[in-house]
Amino acid sequence: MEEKLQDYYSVIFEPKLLTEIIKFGKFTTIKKNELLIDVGGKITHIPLLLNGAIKIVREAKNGDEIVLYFLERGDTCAISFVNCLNSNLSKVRGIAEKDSEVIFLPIKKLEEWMAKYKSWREFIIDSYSIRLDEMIEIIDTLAFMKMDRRLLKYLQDKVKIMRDPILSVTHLQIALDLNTSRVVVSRLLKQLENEGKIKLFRKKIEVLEY
DNA sequence: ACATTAAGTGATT
DNA sequence: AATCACTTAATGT
Repeated sequence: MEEKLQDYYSVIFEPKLLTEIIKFGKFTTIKKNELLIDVGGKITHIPLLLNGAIKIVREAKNGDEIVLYFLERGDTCAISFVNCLNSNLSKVRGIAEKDSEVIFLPIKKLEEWMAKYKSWREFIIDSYSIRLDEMIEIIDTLAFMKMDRRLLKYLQDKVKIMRDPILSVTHLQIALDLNTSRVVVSRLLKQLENEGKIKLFRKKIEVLEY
């Protein structure tokens, strides 16, 4: 755990903070599709991603859900950190998109570190502002982009996250992530294939442009 | 061989 | 873009 932490975070965190993280953080391995945080769940720890990817999903009361964004190595859910300073309930769901390694940090410590470490303050503020930018982008995507462009963006984002141009996803899963119907996804995918942007296989999609 | 799941299609709203 | 009602294709048992 320590080496991995050094690898990604020694540049941004001061040494004293790193030792505290090692001391108080709980290192965990998470398998694909495992649930990290559920809607309404109390948050006592904030994850710091060492590697892998987490899918953040918003769920409506009627069960509709939509993918907001992905967390990658070096990311943390600053939204939930700030969120949990007020209420301790999560407004989103986090699912492992692939096998991931995470350090869980207790919220109490995080608050303490805010006062103690400049690098930690900067880290939280930075990731909060990055997240906010992403949220704006999501609003644009949802409000102004047609399904076909949303779909392409989804695929391209996923390729970046998975670091593999060949995605193992079914049309149905995509439809659920985008909150649309499978039929629509199938048709649009075919359209994208005809445009030469992707190649379709059974349970697999190769993204040619990203 | 049969059942199940993934994907394709036409028609309708 | 969504839904319906199929069809076809691939996979699992």
